[in-house]
Amino acid sequence: MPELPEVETIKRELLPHVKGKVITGVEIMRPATVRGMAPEEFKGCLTGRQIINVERHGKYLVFDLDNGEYLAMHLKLSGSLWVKKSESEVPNYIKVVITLDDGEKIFFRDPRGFGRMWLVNDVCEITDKLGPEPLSPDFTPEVLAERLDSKGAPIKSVLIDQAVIAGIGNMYADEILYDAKINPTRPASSLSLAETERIYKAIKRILPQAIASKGASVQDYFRPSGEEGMAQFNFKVAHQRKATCNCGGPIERIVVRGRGTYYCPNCQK
DNA sequence: ACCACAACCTGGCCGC
DNA sequence: TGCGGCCAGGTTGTGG
Repeated sequence: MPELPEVETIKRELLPHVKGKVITGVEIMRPATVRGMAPEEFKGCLTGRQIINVERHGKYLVFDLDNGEYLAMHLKLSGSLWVKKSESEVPNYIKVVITLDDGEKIFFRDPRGFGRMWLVNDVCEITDKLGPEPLSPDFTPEVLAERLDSKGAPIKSVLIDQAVIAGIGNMYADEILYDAKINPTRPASSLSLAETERIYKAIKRILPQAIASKGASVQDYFRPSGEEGMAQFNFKVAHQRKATCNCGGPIERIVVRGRGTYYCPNCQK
């Protein structure tokens, strides 16, 4: 499912196809995917707009339009964006199609139907809800320590709180905590400075490594080309049902604040 | 301010 | 083998 590395990969691979292109048509197969306005109004607002840039904010994908507005998307659990010339090249479950002036089409594919897109006047409407970008130079061990210090909730659920840090979801939180050798149930505020620094280093290692592997194709994530990512082959615990850790002990699955959580009880005491 | 939980959705898994 | 039931997952909204 798309988290920061997957959305970042989509952004990078989509950009050369859409930058500077003009939207010539919008088809909406599933009206509920478009939020905030009626489908016809949404089509009217987008048609004729030039795409200036594509940004990622946390797990949100944002298209900068030439009239100063933004087309925002959230892929949620199963969304992906495919760039093809025609529908026949794309699997089913297409909810929205955006046609560009060079004949290419952006297909919003979303089997589960949780994904959303909407227009915003100011990108702050999205970024105001989000904590710092973990791959930004501004994100330092001190920033992380300060943001964890006041949270009594389990570190696992704090790491996936988008208001604390933007972009980390269920599977990368498990990988980060395994890398840092921290038990996912530990209260965030109970972590020592050394432990927080281990988490910091794990974030700065795991996320770029996953981006380098073009994201993790578990469930319904695909790249805009339709290809799969490879990051899941580096996973040590996430989604590793009935697997064995390098230490020889079993990877276990527990539920933390309602989220399935994989970890090694031996390595993450 | 904090936490818990339902709702959204459907493919895939589990148990019978 | 086939069928029904139910779970996962990010975010929002509601209620305690």
